Amino acid sequence: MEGSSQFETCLPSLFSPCALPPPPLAPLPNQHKLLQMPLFQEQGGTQGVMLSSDHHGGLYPLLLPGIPFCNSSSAGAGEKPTGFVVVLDAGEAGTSAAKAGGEIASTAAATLHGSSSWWKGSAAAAGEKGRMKVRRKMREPRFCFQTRSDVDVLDDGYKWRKYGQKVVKNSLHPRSYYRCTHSNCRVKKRVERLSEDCRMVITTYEGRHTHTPCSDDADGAGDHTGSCAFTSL
DNA sequence: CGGTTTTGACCTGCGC
DNA sequence: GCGCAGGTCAAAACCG
Repeated sequence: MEGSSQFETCLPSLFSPCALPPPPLAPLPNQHKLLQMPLFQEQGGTQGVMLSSDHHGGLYPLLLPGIPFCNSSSAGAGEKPTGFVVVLDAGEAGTSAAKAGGEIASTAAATLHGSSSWWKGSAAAAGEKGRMKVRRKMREPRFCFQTRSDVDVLDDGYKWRKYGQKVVKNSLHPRSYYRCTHSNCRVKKRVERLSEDCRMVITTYEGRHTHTPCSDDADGAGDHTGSCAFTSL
């Protein structure tokens, strides 16, 4: 897979600021931030290594049993999502990444570095409809991952509603913007395809779900925030 | 008829 | 200060 290798090549440059410290093996307190999560897709299963960081720059490798999504249509067709996951802290992890170079990097970095205004929607959604009057750099967890899929929207158990689509520079394919349809849940995700390989889908999640995937339509789900990998962010 | 998607306009941040 | 690019809004269209 050329796309995956390309992306992997970009990882060190993407995360050079946070990849330097030796990773102390330690349990992961809730307040620790997730910085990166290369995902290694083996045949028949998804497993990833999540590196988490505390506020002092230490990295904490974690083993993920799996990523809570699957491709509803392609999975049924026997095609599994392949690629890797990049988990970003909502801080300045993407700052240097945008300058890292490389097309994949630029794509991912654009996704990540799009953070220049990623918080706008949250601020606007939190406030009145008044065109983002209040601007505050609210920091929300986000991560992106690349998968090989024929469909844009991966079935991650949540229900998404598309609210925008934009043609981005240096990309042949438009970027789609989705929002979680659950009330009081402002999680967003962006979906775009690689220009080099239209089957490679880059999905970026922003925010934290306030509900469980299966209780998406059950409003009284409450906050079982520890029940899935997304909410664990 | 209600929910979702489409799409053009608008707004903001950033780079030059 | 200006232009560009990205992100969001909102009305209209579409669909089940």
